[in-house]
Amino acid sequence: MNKIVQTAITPTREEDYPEWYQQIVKASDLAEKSPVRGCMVIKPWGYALWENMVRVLDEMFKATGVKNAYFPLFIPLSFLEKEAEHVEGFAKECAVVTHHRLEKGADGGLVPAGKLTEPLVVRPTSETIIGDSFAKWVSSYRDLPVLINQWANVVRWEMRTRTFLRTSEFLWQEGHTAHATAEEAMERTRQMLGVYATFVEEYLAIPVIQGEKTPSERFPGAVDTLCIEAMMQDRKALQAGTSHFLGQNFAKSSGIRFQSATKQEEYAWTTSWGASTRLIGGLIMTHGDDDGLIMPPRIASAHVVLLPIIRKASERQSVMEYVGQLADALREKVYGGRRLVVEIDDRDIGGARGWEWIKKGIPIRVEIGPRDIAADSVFFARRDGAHQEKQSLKRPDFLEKISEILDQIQANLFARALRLRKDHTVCIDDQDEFNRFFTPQNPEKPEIHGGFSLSRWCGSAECEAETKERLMVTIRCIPFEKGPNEVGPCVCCGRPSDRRVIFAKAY
RNA sequence: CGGGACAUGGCUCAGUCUGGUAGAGCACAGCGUUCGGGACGCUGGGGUCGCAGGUUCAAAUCCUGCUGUCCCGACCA
Repeated sequence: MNKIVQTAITPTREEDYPEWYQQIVKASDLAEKSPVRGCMVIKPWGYALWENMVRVLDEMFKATGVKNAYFPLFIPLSFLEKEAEHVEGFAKECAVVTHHRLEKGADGGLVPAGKLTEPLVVRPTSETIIGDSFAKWVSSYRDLPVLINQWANVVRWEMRTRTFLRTSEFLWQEGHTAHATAEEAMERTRQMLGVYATFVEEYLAIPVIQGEKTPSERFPGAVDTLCIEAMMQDRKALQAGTSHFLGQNFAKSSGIRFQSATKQEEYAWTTSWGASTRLIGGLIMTHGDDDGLIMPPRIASAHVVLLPIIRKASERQSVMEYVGQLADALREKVYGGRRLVVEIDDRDIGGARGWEWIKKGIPIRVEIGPRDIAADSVFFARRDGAHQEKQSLKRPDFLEKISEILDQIQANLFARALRLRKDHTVCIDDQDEFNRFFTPQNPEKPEIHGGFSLSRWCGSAECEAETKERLMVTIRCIPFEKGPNEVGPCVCCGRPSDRRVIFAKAY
């Protein structure tokens, strides 16, 4: 009977990280598999998290002058064909609509009928169709800049999917802007990357490194791609947001032209930038532990769960009344720009009830029983602490300190994640050491190993490709923040270089 | 798209080798006892064994094909 379970999630991160990820998604009630290949059902607990992300990001975008709009899900094939690199980049993963009607087939089933004259591509991204609109909207430099964002779903027919990290359909926002000068467009590209970095660090409590992609890792059709990279607990890198300077590539293919102040006809300079439901995957892999998810308070689906302890039926009414009043008082409080979200769970399912909320990652669990009511105090546990660590506060003190406690959790999660990244970020100059760093002890079932290596790179695509081929390690970014600039050998070919880049295995 | 593993109730799995009418634990529903860290008893509901063929008196079990899932690659947010 004494089944001793040490962790709520099996296996642990250490035992089998990919499997732990699958299990935590299930146990935390964020999402589940759908009948559709590669697509997920985002459940209310997960969607609330997304809604919070949307709300905060949307405000941040608007604060920079961006306005929302919506463009079609379907993109004419001919649009996609306009930009050569773009086609090449996305052609392999496009879902294509070819018919517009279903008819009864011979075997009683439905078969597509009514072939379209031009196939429609389900948007993998919207540069081309938004470019078409921009071309109509822009005729003079006075029309610029155009600053647009859309919240949408996109489809990329992936070969291998992982819930939240890579699904065939996902939710995201894509910002698209057009400017009169390259400088202004480049500035916007950087600005939006900064928005992502601020959002991910301050709300998701995920430390990121801002940098520039190498040419081989650029968005198809971009002149320059900027990104934020985060380290997950298995020490692999996750790209958490990207911002692209598209030069005049899409302006030329879509015909976004304007007359300048000096009466010259010029092509506009465009940018695009996006962040997706993948951020939820990043949040899970940054903060989750072997007991389940841990949600940073500022983005959490809910902040507090109240768990009434009812020993006798006769106590029920008084306990529930007290709990209801505490909930009301908490809901008056504003934290991180929104009112506290409080759940009350009075199900009679024993200790399993508390564990469910641990797995769901709610920041604070409160137990309210007759003893607490008698003392007018609140007995609570923080999700960022050990599950048996609980403290008691007088109710007025709890109400007064709740924001402070949530802030502590938020700060603690960020500090922990930053610590992990620091502990596994190294400067490697020697090639043998580099190889050892990225080679698992057990190649059959690789253990958690490696991390971020700040190593010199000569700048050649060959060295990049060779490293990827040999070790499955790629250059995640060329960080904006320059390290020590002394010249030394490229970690791959030995040619001199003063540029350190982040090498890592990636999602 | 290559290489491997797997597919039996909501979940985890047994049963497959050796063919003979579908099982367990957990979860779920009802009742009672419980409740401050993964409760217990009784009762009950729920599965055309991934799909399609084939062999056979008889298929979860043997054979063929397909589909899906997971892991490892290639590709990508």
